[in-house]
Amino acid sequence: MILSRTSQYAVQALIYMATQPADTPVLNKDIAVRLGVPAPYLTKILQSMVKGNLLVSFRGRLGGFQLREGGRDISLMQIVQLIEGATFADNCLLGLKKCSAETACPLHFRWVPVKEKIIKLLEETTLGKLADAVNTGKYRLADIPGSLFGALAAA
Amino acid sequence: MILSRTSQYAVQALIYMATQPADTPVLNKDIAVRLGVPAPYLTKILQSMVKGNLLVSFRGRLGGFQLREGGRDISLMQIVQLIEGATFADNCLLGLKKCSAETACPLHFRWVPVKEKIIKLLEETTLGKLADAVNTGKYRLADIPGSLFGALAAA
DNA sequence: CTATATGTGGATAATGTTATCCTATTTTAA
DNA sequence: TTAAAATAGGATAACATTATCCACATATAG
Repeated sequence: MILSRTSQYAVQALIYMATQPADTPVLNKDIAVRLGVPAPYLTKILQSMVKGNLLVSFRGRLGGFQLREGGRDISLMQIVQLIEGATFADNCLLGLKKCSAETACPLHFRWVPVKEKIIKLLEETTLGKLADAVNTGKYRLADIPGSLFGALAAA
Repeated sequence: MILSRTSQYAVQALIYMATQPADTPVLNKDIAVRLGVPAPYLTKILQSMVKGNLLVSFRGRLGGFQLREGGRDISLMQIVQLIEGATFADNCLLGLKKCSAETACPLHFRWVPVKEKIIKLLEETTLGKLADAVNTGKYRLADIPGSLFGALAAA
């Protein structure tokens, strides 16, 4: 598995938020229900994304979470690095702490070009692109059957 | 991280075994020392690979573990699937249980070609190729400094 | 001002992964 | 026959990740 469950939840949640009207906060509770993710756990994740400046939050009635200004341009890489750490991109397949062109594991030179593809994908894929895809109604964000095909699935 | 720690240990151990003479069993203890891996844990891993027919084991004095016949042709994919399960190759980036061309997550069609590269790498890379690489002395199998450059590092 | 609805933050629990330990059982050498 | 060296297998512990709960602060509507 490439991404931790936490990262998966984070990405799902942010894509979902990007499909919603940008001017009103989205409720943690709503996201949790739509994605079938445990609400209290999602809370923690969203809060860490507030600290990482990917989201802004509002307390009290009519509160909730919003993508930061220009949120559609947030890349998956930014989300994943926020959660898994900045070293996410330089992992060795065999788990060596030091693995570079100088001191390489025997897989290093085979792995590097593949890893670059992964990184490119994560860097080039933004919330905006994914939200647009979801809004076509052709994709689903969660295993919840029937729900979440398109942003207006609940309408 | 792509591979679990357990898979990483397994791959390291089997590569190491492939660098050793094929006609004498290798000791769990020796592998553990060479790789800096906890010996009792490695035992469990090697035993599961015996059950999966990647290794054969011999008890008692002069016992140990050996690659099965034709062990040099074992691919990383075989090792990883044995440990992480056969569904390893069809994971969804977002973690959806069902994610295919028919019911796809919004990342699916971006992810598939990248995933294919990963699978190709794991399938095409065999213990023989990796052992040969290690035997050139240019690569290391573990973080242990100085040791394990080449199969004869301890000589 | 009060009730309600929200996020905040800390503590705690449940689960899964990784690691250890102990007691067999098997095999060989002497 | 015995001692030593190895794997086998079950039980348990340590640790990290995932998940839950509760008391609190904040904001809005009425």
